[in-house]
Amino acid sequence: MRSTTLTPGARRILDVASALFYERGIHAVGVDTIAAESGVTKRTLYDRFGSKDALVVAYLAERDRRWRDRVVAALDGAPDDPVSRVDAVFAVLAAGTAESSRGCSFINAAAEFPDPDHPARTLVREEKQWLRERLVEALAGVADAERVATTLLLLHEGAFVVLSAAQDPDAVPAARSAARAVVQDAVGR
Amino acid sequence: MRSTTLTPGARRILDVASALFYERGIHAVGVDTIAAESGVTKRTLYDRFGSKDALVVAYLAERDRRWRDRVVAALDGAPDDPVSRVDAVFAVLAAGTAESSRGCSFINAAAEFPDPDHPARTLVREEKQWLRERLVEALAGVADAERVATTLLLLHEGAFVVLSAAQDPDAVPAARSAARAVVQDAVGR
DNA sequence: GCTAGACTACACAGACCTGTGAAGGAGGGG
DNA sequence: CCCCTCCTTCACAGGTCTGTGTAGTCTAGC
Repeated sequence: MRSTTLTPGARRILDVASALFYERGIHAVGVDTIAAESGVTKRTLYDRFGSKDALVVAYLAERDRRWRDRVVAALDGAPDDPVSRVDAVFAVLAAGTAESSRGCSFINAAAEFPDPDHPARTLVREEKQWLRERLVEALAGVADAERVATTLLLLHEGAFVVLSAAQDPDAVPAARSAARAVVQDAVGR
Repeated sequence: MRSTTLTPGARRILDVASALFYERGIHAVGVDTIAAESGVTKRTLYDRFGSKDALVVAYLAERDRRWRDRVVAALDGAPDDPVSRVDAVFAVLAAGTAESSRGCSFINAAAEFPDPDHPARTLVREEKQWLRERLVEALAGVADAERVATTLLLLHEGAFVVLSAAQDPDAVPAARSAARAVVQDAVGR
């Protein structure tokens, strides 16, 4: 399911599906709509992806990969101290949420798929777990890094929700500065 | 739409709809299923509630009312200091999430309804805003109460998400103790 | 030239969706 | 007794859902 192996039609399908799933919700978008908007027949869609479920997984997997790339790039470019490194993660959050107010595609997907064993849910778990591991790494040398990382993850995910569900535009900046305070406190102890 | 004005059939419909909407997601549950499970015909459902959308709003409104009642009761029973009062709010979160791992019905509903002007979304906004106001009140006398309340709301909502989407059973206890630390820090300054 | 892959067109299946129309039964209050 | 509310039964409209079957076209590479 690497992007380089996607045929041109499949590429268009995935692009269109990604936009529609994210903007309108997964259950709210039918395969007919996706096919039509991609300028492709339903037959092609099923030939490329096999099922709507598999298309949903491809959608989440791609968003996952792109978000991880952004986080990795931000961490690579950040000064090598815990405060800066954690702030880099929250800078990605700020940049990412500036593009849309629909929140986190993984959180939204989890809300739509109650079954914890659904492949989409596995992806969601892994994404959040991966982010938490990056936070623990960013806190290298800080006392109680595991506990602090959990607090930071709570602030990070809370920001997504308070922004998209509660529609508070201050959510992300507030989370970012709260995170900074938490790390500074943990470092200075 | 007060519960005392609901006819017996309507009461059953709303109970069944609440359980199904919460467990399976709103779009995933059809009115046929709700009517059948309530031992009622679709005709009755539409006579009582008018539309599925209105039933969804009734579902959220009732959950909202019940959650608020629990928070108010917990705050009433808590010692009159910021740490205890804030902890009471998080105790309700702990008790509420112990009952199910499907997370927050309002967050989930927001994920399913992209239109911010949908009546369900208005309810969601009001619920989170109300909770934030209770937190500000609980922080009476604390310096920078508004900012601290936002941080606490982020931890509160983050706990819902990290529990339900990331399925981390430690999310709520971690949020509760982080909240306690935040308040203690703000008080002791 | 031949073949394989990508894609089109389009009908169809079978289920499910929200919502309505018509007709009537049961029971209580005026 | 009559009316009102609540609720029932059942058919139906009009649409959407995921997914498949059949048949055929175009293009690139061997």
